[in-house]
Amino acid sequence: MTETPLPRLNQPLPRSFYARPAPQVARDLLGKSLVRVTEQGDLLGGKIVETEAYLATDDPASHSFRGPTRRNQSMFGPPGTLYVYTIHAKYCMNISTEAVGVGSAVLIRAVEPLWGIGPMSVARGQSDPRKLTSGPAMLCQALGVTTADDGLDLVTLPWLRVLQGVAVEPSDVQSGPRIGIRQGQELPLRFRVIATRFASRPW
DNA sequence: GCTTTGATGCGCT
DNA sequence: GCGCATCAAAGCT
Repeated sequence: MTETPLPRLNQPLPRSFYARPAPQVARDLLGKSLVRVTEQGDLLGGKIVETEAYLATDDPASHSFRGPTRRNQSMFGPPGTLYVYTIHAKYCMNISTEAVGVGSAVLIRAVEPLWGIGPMSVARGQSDPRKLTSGPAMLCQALGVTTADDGLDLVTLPWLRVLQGVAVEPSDVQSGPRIGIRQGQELPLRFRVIATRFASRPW
Protein backbone atom coordinates (compact mmCIF):
# COMPACT_ATOMS: atom_id res chain seq x y z
CA MET A 1 0.00 0.00 0.00
CA THR A 2 1.36 3.42 -0.92
CA GLU A 3 1.43 5.99 1.85
CA THR A 4 -0.66 9.11 1.47
CA PRO A 5 1.12 12.48 1.69
CA LEU A 6 1.42 13.70 5.28
CA PRO A 7 -1.38 15.93 6.60
CA ARG A 8 -1.04 19.51 7.87
CA LEU A 9 -0.41 18.90 11.55
CA ASN A 10 -0.67 22.60 12.39
CA GLN A 11 -4.33 22.84 11.39
CA PRO A 12 -6.43 20.97 13.96
CA LEU A 13 -10.20 21.37 13.89
CA PRO A 14 -11.20 24.36 16.04
CA ARG A 15 -13.23 24.00 19.20
CA SER A 16 -16.22 25.55 17.43
CA PHE A 17 -16.38 22.43 15.24
CA TYR A 18 -17.19 20.33 18.30
CA ALA A 19 -19.48 22.91 19.91
CA ARG A 20 -22.51 21.59 18.02
CA PRO A 21 -25.01 18.76 18.52
CA ALA A 22 -23.37 15.32 18.52
CA PRO A 23 -25.17 13.98 15.42
CA GLN A 24 -23.91 16.91 13.34
CA VAL A 25 -20.37 16.52 14.66
CA ALA A 26 -20.51 12.77 14.01
CA ARG A 27 -21.60 13.35 10.42
CA ASP A 28 -19.00 16.03 9.77
CA LEU A 29 -16.12 14.03 11.29
CA LEU A 30 -16.36 11.65 8.33
CA GLY A 31 -13.43 12.32 6.01
CA LYS A 32 -11.41 14.16 8.66
CA SER A 33 -7.90 12.97 9.54
CA LEU A 34 -7.22 11.42 12.95
CA VAL A 35 -3.50 11.55 13.66
CA ARG A 36 -1.21 10.55 16.48
CA VAL A 37 2.51 11.32 16.81
CA THR A 38 4.31 8.71 18.90
CA GLU A 39 7.18 9.31 21.30
CA GLN A 40 9.40 7.75 18.64
CA GLY A 41 8.26 10.40 16.17
CA ASP A 42 6.11 8.12 14.05
CA LEU A 43 2.95 9.60 12.55
CA LEU A 44 -0.01 7.24 12.87
CA GLY A 45 -3.60 7.54 11.76
CA GLY A 46 -5.94 7.86 8.84
CA LYS A 47 -9.28 9.04 7.55
CA ILE A 48 -12.35 8.77 9.77
CA VAL A 49 -14.93 6.58 8.01
CA GLU A 50 -17.38 5.59 10.76
CA THR A 51 -18.76 7.38 13.83
CA GLU A 52 -21.66 7.23 16.27
CA ALA A 53 -23.36 10.00 18.21
CA TYR A 54 -24.38 9.65 21.86
CA LEU A 55 -26.81 12.23 23.15
CA ALA A 56 -26.96 14.19 26.38
CA THR A 57 -30.61 13.50 27.11
CA ASP A 58 -33.24 10.88 26.29
CA ASP A 59 -30.59 8.45 25.07
CA PRO A 60 -30.54 5.33 27.28
CA ALA A 61 -27.56 3.95 25.34
CA SER A 62 -25.41 6.95 26.30
CA HIS A 63 -23.01 6.68 29.21
CA SER A 64 -24.25 10.09 30.32
CA PHE A 65 -27.85 8.89 30.65
CA ARG A 66 -27.66 8.65 34.46
CA GLY A 67 -25.75 11.89 34.88
CA PRO A 68 -22.06 12.57 35.54
CA THR A 69 -19.92 9.94 37.27
CA ARG A 70 -16.17 9.66 37.67
CA ARG A 71 -16.07 7.40 34.64
CA ASN A 72 -18.00 9.58 32.22
CA GLN A 73 -17.06 13.07 33.39
CA SER A 74 -15.10 13.76 30.20
CA MET A 75 -18.34 13.57 28.23
CA PHE A 76 -19.38 16.69 30.13
CA GLY A 77 -16.10 18.51 29.47
CA PRO A 78 -15.48 21.29 26.95
CA PRO A 79 -16.19 20.41 23.30
CA GLY A 80 -13.18 18.57 21.92
CA THR A 81 -12.40 16.72 25.16
CA LEU A 82 -11.25 13.13 24.71
CA TYR A 83 -13.42 10.56 26.51
CA VAL A 84 -11.81 7.11 26.75
CA TYR A 85 -13.49 4.22 28.55
CA THR A 86 -12.89 0.51 28.90
CA ILE A 87 -15.35 -2.06 27.65
CA HIS A 88 -14.79 -5.81 27.47
CA ALA A 89 -11.18 -5.23 28.58
CA LYS A 90 -10.60 -2.92 25.61
CA TYR A 91 -10.61 0.84 24.98
CA CYS A 92 -12.90 3.07 22.97
CA MET A 93 -12.38 6.76 22.19
CA ASN A 94 -14.99 9.50 21.99
CA ILE A 95 -14.92 13.26 21.55
CA SER A 96 -17.10 15.45 23.75
CA THR A 97 -19.44 17.78 21.89
CA GLU A 98 -21.81 20.72 22.31
CA ALA A 99 -20.83 22.57 25.53
CA VAL A 100 -19.37 22.25 29.02
CA GLY A 101 -21.81 20.41 31.25
CA VAL A 102 -23.60 18.75 28.34
CA GLY A 103 -23.02 14.99 28.30
CA SER A 104 -22.89 14.29 24.59
CA ALA A 105 -20.08 12.73 22.57
CA VAL A 106 -19.11 11.10 19.30
CA LEU A 107 -17.61 7.61 19.27
CA ILE A 108 -14.94 7.13 16.62
CA ARG A 109 -15.66 3.63 15.33
CA ALA A 110 -13.31 3.23 12.39
CA VAL A 111 -10.67 4.96 10.28
CA GLU A 112 -9.05 4.08 6.99
CA PRO A 113 -5.37 3.55 7.87
CA LEU A 114 -3.17 5.93 5.86
CA TRP A 115 -0.08 6.76 7.92
CA GLY A 116 2.18 4.58 10.03
CA ILE A 117 0.82 1.27 8.80
CA GLY A 118 4.00 -0.47 10.00
CA PRO A 119 3.97 0.79 13.61
CA MET A 120 0.20 0.30 13.84
CA SER A 121 0.55 -3.29 12.63
CA VAL A 122 3.09 -3.89 15.38
CA ALA A 123 0.79 -2.33 17.99
CA ARG A 124 -2.09 -4.47 16.78
CA GLY A 125 -0.14 -7.69 16.30
CA GLN A 126 -1.99 -7.86 13.01
CA SER A 127 -0.84 -7.28 9.44
CA ASP A 128 -4.19 -7.34 7.65
CA PRO A 129 -4.88 -3.63 6.93
CA ARG A 130 -8.59 -4.23 7.19
CA LYS A 131 -8.18 -5.43 10.77
CA LEU A 132 -5.95 -2.55 11.84
CA THR A 133 -8.38 0.25 12.71
CA SER A 134 -11.78 -1.08 11.60
CA GLY A 135 -13.41 -0.99 15.04
CA PRO A 136 -13.38 1.31 18.06
CA ALA A 137 -11.14 -0.91 20.18
CA MET A 138 -8.82 -1.80 17.30
CA LEU A 139 -8.43 1.89 16.59
CA CYS A 140 -7.36 2.70 20.14
CA GLN A 141 -4.89 -0.18 20.19
CA ALA A 142 -3.38 0.89 16.87
CA LEU A 143 -2.96 4.51 18.03
CA GLY A 144 -1.93 3.64 21.57
CA VAL A 145 -4.86 5.50 23.11
CA THR A 146 -5.78 4.34 26.63
CA THR A 147 -7.73 5.57 29.63
CA ALA A 148 -4.56 7.41 30.62
CA ASP A 149 -5.51 9.81 27.83
CA ASP A 150 -9.06 10.33 29.09
CA GLY A 151 -9.89 14.01 29.55
CA LEU A 152 -7.19 15.39 27.26
CA ASP A 153 -8.05 18.28 24.96
CA LEU A 154 -7.90 17.27 21.30
CA VAL A 155 -7.99 20.89 20.16
CA THR A 156 -4.67 21.81 21.76
CA LEU A 157 -2.92 18.47 22.24
CA PRO A 158 0.21 18.38 20.03
CA TRP A 159 0.44 14.59 19.60
CA LEU A 160 -3.18 13.60 19.07
CA ARG A 161 -5.36 15.65 16.77
CA VAL A 162 -8.20 15.71 14.30
CA LEU A 163 -7.28 17.61 11.15
CA GLN A 164 -9.16 18.95 8.20
CA GLY A 165 -9.32 16.06 5.73
CA VAL A 166 -11.31 15.48 2.59
CA ALA A 167 -14.90 16.58 2.06
CA VAL A 168 -17.43 13.76 2.02
CA GLU A 169 -20.49 14.34 -0.14
CA PRO A 170 -23.94 13.71 1.34
CA SER A 171 -24.44 11.03 -1.30
CA ASP A 172 -21.46 9.13 0.12
CA VAL A 173 -22.78 9.11 3.70
CA GLN A 174 -25.10 6.51 5.14
CA SER A 175 -26.74 6.64 8.56
CA GLY A 176 -28.26 3.79 10.49
CA PRO A 177 -28.69 2.19 13.89
CA ARG A 178 -25.78 2.11 16.35
CA ILE A 179 -23.84 -1.04 17.11
CA GLY A 180 -23.63 -3.17 20.21
CA ILE A 181 -26.23 -1.37 22.30
CA ARG A 182 -29.46 -2.70 23.78
CA GLN A 183 -31.53 0.45 24.12
CA GLY A 184 -31.86 3.32 21.68
CA GLN A 185 -31.33 1.06 18.68
CA GLU A 186 -34.02 2.78 16.69
CA LEU A 187 -32.12 6.06 16.48
CA PRO A 188 -30.10 6.50 13.23
CA LEU A 189 -27.03 7.90 15.00
CA ARG A 190 -24.37 5.84 13.26
CA PHE A 191 -22.67 7.47 10.29
CA ARG A 192 -20.50 5.85 7.70
CA VAL A 193 -18.67 6.61 4.48
CA ILE A 194 -20.31 4.27 1.98
CA ALA A 195 -17.32 3.90 -0.34
CA THR A 196 -14.89 2.45 2.17
CA ARG A 197 -13.56 -1.01 2.90
CA PHE A 198 -12.60 0.01 6.42
CA ALA A 199 -15.87 0.39 8.33
CA SER A 200 -16.31 -1.88 11.34
CA ARG A 201 -18.65 -4.19 9.47
CA PRO A 202 -20.51 -4.39 6.17
CA TRP A 203 -23.67 -2.34 6.46
C1' DG B 1 -17.70 -5.83 49.17
C1' DC B 2 -19.83 -8.63 45.61
C1' DT B 3 -22.35 -9.57 41.24
C1' DT B 4 -23.62 -8.35 36.74
C1' DT B 5 -22.88 -6.43 32.49
C1' DG B 6 -21.32 -4.56 28.40
C1' DA B 7 -20.74 1.55 22.74
C1' DT B 8 -15.73 -5.67 21.51
C1' DG B 9 -12.75 -8.54 18.87
C1' DC B 10 -10.60 -12.95 18.14
C1' DG B 11 -10.41 -17.51 16.68
C1' DC B 12 -12.53 -21.25 14.81
C1' DT B 13 -16.09 -23.23 11.65
C1' DG C 1 -21.64 -16.70 11.47
C1' DC C 2 -20.99 -17.87 16.43
C1' DG C 3 -19.00 -18.68 21.03
C1' DC C 4 -16.32 -16.73 24.49
C1' DA C 5 -12.33 -14.40 26.94
C1' DT C 6 -11.71 -10.51 29.82
C1' DC C 7 -12.11 -6.51 33.40
C1' DA C 8 -13.61 -1.97 35.00
C1' DA C 9 -17.54 0.39 36.45
C1' DA C 10 -22.18 0.42 37.90
C1' DG C 11 -25.50 -0.90 40.90
C1' DC C 12 -26.87 -3.56 44.70
C1' DT C 13 -26.66 -5.29 49.54
